[in-house]
Amino acid sequence: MSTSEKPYHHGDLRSALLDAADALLDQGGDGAVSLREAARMAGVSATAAYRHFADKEALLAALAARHFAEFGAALAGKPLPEMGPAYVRFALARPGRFRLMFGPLLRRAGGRPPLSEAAGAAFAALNAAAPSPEAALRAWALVHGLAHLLLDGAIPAEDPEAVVARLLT
Amino acid sequence: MSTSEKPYHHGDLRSALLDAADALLDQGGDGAVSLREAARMAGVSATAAYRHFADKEALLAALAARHFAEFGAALAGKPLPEMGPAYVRFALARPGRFRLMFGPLLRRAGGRPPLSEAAGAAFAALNAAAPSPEAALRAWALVHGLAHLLLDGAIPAEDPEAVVARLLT
DNA sequence: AGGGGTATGTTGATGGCGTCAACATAGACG
DNA sequence: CGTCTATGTTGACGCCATCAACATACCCCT
Repeated sequence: MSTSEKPYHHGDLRSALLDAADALLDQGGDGAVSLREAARMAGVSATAAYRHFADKEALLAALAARHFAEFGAALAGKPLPEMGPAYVRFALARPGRFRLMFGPLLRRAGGRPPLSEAAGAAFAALNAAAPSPEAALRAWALVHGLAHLLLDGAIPAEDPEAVVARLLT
Repeated sequence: MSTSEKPYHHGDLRSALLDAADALLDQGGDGAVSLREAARMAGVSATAAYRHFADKEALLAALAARHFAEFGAALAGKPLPEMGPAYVRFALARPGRFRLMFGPLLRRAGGRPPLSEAAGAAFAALNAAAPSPEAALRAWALVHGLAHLLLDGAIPAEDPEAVVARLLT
């Protein structure tokens, strides 16, 4: 109940497609998302998505924007010391979402308002809680890098939580 | 001149394919690499690659391993304070390689020797130069995160080098 | 109330991709 | 010199993203 109220035929194809793509993303990772499969799940024809998104990338960008909004809200509610672990925990729990949100899309959709604004808002939460912009950036980089390294298996960690606790002072 | 000396028909299809895939990777990013296109560039038929690689992922893993070897060697030659900036500079200069090397592949090819060993060797260089394992990990995460954030445009930086210099003390 | 216009969805096609099975060939090695 | 195996080719299958042409259902205006 945010952008589109009551579309014509389906009910709300736009968000149904986003939901389907999201399920694919969470289950099979980034490459497992296909327009055709999402359409199949939503019960519509293969090309129906083109009435709501210019192309596959536009769908993914909308999905990323949606997740950035959630993510930013979740972070904003927490005190500073909990932000880092929460960030890493999110990345490990939802690798697909994390990789989509902070991926090549972000740069390519740079000019576009929905995605870049949502991402900016999420970072604003961190910036507000840190003592200085420089400290915020440093903390962000540390946490973001840790998330990626754990996610990609670059750090052979038996217990990721332990690593996080040890490194994030 | 490492694994295969003088193959039968082509000359050295295996490395020709790796070179072609590398060119595609550097030019068009991760998704622009296709077995068929690489084969086309090497002047062979579409399915010739399957005599040298089990599937596309195996080719990419071999490519990543090759780059990890180079990367590790380049890092090992530098004194500690230069490692961070060199790391970030590499990521920004070769986004495709960087994303391939530290991507889902690393985790999926976990058991396989060539890739995971090459990656471990690269990290060993850092570990050797740092005062403690914990410090090494922290520095790695900071630098890795910074590289990713700059690469993905999450940090709207006019001059990435300046950001790097300011954050890496 | 009725009729045109537009937003929404479908069908069919095109070209690209990864991958498999069957076939061809060339170099190694007896 | 002949056979065996590594290498490469052809043809096919199913999947994908995307386009053009067509169909339909809802909205709004008269």
